[in-house]
Amino acid sequence: MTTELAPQYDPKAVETRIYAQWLDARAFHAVPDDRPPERRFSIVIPPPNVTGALHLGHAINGTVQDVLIRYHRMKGDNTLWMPGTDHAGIATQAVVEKRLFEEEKKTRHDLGKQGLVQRIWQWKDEYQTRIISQLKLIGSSCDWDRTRFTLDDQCAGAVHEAFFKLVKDGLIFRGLRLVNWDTQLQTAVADDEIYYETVQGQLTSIRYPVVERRAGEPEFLIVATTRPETMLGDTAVAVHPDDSRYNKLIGRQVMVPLVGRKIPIIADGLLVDPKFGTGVVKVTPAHDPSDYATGQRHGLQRINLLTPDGKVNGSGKGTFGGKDYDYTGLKFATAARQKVLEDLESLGLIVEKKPHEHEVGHSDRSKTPIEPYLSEQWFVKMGDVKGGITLADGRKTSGLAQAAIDALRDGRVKITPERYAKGYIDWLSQKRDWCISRQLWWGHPIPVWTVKTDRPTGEDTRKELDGLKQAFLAYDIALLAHQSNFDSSFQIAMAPKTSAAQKLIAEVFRCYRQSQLSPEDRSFTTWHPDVIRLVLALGGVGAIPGTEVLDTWFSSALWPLSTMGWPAQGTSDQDQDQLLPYFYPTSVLSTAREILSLWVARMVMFGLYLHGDVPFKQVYIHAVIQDGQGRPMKKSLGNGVDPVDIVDSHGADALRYTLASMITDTQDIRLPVVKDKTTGRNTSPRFDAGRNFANKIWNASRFILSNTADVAVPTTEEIIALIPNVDIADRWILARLNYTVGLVDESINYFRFAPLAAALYEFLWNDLCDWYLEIAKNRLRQKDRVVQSILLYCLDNSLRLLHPLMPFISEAIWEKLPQRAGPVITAPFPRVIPQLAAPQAEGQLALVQVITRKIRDIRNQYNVDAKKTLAVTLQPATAEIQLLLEAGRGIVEPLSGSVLTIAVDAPKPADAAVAIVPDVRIFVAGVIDPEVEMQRLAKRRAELERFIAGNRAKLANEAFVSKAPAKVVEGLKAQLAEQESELAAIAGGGE
RNA sequence: GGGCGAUUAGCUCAGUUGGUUAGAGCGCAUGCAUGACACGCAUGAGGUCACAGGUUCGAAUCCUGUAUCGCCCA
Repeated sequence: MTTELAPQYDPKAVETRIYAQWLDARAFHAVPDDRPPERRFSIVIPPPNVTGALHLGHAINGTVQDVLIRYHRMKGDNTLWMPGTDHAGIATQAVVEKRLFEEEKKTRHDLGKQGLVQRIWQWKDEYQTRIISQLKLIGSSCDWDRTRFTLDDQCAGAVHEAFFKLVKDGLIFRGLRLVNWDTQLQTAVADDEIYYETVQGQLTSIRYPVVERRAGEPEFLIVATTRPETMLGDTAVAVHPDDSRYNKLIGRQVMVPLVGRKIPIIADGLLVDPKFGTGVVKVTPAHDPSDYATGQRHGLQRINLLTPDGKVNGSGKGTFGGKDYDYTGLKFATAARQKVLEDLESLGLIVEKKPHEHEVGHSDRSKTPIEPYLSEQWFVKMGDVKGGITLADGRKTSGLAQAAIDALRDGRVKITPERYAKGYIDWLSQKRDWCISRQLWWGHPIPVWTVKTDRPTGEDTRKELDGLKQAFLAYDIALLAHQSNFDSSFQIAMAPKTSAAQKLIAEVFRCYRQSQLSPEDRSFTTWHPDVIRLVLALGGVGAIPGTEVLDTWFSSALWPLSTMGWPAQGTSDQDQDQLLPYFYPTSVLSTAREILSLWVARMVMFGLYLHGDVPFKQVYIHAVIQDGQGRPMKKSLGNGVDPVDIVDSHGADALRYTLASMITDTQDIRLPVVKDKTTGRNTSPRFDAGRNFANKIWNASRFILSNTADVAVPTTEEIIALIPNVDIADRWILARLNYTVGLVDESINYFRFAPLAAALYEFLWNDLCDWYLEIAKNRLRQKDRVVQSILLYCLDNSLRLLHPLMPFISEAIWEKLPQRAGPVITAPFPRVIPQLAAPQAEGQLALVQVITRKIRDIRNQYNVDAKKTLAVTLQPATAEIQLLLEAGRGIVEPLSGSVLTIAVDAPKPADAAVAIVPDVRIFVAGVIDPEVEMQRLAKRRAELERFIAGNRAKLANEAFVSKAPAKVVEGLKAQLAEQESELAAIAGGGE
């Protein structure tokens, strides 16, 4: 008996080699073939941000997706896992800028656009490589040949196409809106990129003189504010319409101190809470969201005070009380605030200053306070539009958001767990327009050029524009022109009419995107001649490329389409061109809940609008990992666990198994985090469970393989043929295996990953190792062919069952199996075999197990030496039971270290310890210690008396007996009878 | 402020449509170098199922309320 396997599983010795083998075999690569749609399975990965390395959340999602992918691959489906990464616009630019400053004390302006963008590409290359290698380390079986990046040329093509179509359908517009402005990065940021911090501020009460005051009227209205500097932009003060203190003043005016502007006193019941403060509120529509809304309601003037870098612009000055005040150039929320307060103070206009705690929004990227900022931005119209819109499949719908709501409502998209559907619907139902422009350097340039006209718009410019459109037909480009609402200019988008034109436009934007040259400097030397021609033509008519980029989520929303090659239509023989019709819609999207609206909803929307079908049929929302105290894992808390460290210390399979075992239906997973004493890295003792399980699998396999040399792995047919010749243990383990196959199928199909891990564990550890291997040992010494065959059959099937969750160890052991045909990664997944079910054998073995345990218990209670063989008498209640016990003799004797005497009328040995199970009395001779035995029995007796009393009470209850189902009542009666008989036996000392 | 979730053994969690004595892993206790494994084996101890009401013959499970913690959206 030679064994090639080491006594401990060493993941490091196999993982790299096995992953390389899978790659060599091209086992992850999916190619469209003639399998029907129901035999195809595809997933697009939620592209990790190239901002940084992967964390445990990614490892969870990677495990979930890989389990699904490997399972379906083994099931025989044509299976594609599409990998890739996200350029993560603002986040990536911010980390690169931060590092630039930390390491070189330089800002982006020192490098210029071209220089910075080059740095970011370097960063991207570095992190994309790292992210992909991390995904490989945890075993992800992605189709790496198809790896995409949201900023690569193929994705850019999808972005342009989508943008053109939206413009053409009137679903993109430019608007002046209040946006969240990051004054350091100088860009608009999305709501989700803001976090709130409680700041100790000050509530200042300021006097505003009433204009043309009449007798009996107050000289001043007093307003309270935490942001006194914004008063420079006040365009009204508001009071509650029902507030008797002020409602006579409605329609009159106050003067804003310092700037000397006369502004109206308006009535607004929404903005003003008469009980808060003085009941008078200053209104600054350009600098506060609720003031902005008030301004909309009352048609107020909006005065922007801010420069993009957070200073006061030229509007921040005026004359008051014959004196000039000028705040231009001061930092808005700091220096200007200070100066405003000083000036008010010297004018005696401050009534009160008191400390005030309030929430201030900060940019998640630059960590600086957010300013509401009135600016022109691009938007996608989410709401209903007049006449509705037409989706790509020809269906009509009222608007983009509505299309995505309908898809969920009518079940084309399902969300698991279902409770998350509400959040998706609620968010979409707001139908808030989506701000898609960002004033960044890293991202997809907004594919729009601006043509300025010197004249007021009118017939002349109309003609000019028509000329322009004519000129571009020569390039097979249609121009979509929109007249600006804000100045004398047109915004034009170029819609390619042919694929050559499409390539040409894509190339233009590629040059901008990669900043091989900045568009400003106009040195085209390295550009393709066609590109130069087009850019010159645009320049010839005075068209200027925009400098803004698109919100990252715009390209993310296209991910299932762009990765599959959209807008290609599957018309060519090219492999890439065939993907979309073959694998779209994808089967499952697995992701975290916080991007359900920002990402998932938008993908559905674009999928329907641009391609006429949902991007995925099923959305699985996985739980979020937290530390042992229920806090999210955060860099700043230092409580994160690096999955690579766990692969290093415990192995990838241990990581995957442990994570899966924690994925229950709840929304959070707690993982106690500790510092590893030797490495100093964060880890968790929980991962030991996975490592121990892997080791158990390894050793069980080692044992089986070393005892089955020269035996072939039987087929299922051979095993079924063997059934008439097997004993109860054989029958039992086959039934357990078969049952486990069903559980595994069900668990994976319903995204129940903890039950999946538990099913594998229970079969392999509890059933196979603890019982069947121990039972088999004697028979193996006699080279029993039946037991050898069954062991190999169990091993073969176990490895297949394990593979989706624990791919490395299953493949490593599979290699050692005789007569295997190819690797386990492509082996067929086990199926439930009705002939293997054996409920009777399961019941029989349960009795054998409980008797074994009772004898072991007595052994332990009496401290019997392990080597001592005990004489045990079993007294079955019936002759049938006696036969059954005889069949189990070969199991009970070796496993309990006993020699059995089995007979219905066997006498009770003298001085025997007693145990009673249903239908069998057990006497263990020669160990009795009256004292200990008394205690054992007294304890059991007390228990029994309690149970019996409870059950008798229930059965005596007329209502229970008449209303409860007969099955329950019968069950209870049987149980009571057993309990009473056991009690009687104990009372009688087992006689 | 709105929505969602959690609260079960010392810790981390299961517990399918209400039904016989609420389970697992880790930890703990006792014993064990046993021809796969000490990353192991055997056995055991440990629970008023957050709290208060209600529905029901019967509640960890359903309903109402309270408390604590967390997440998402404003």
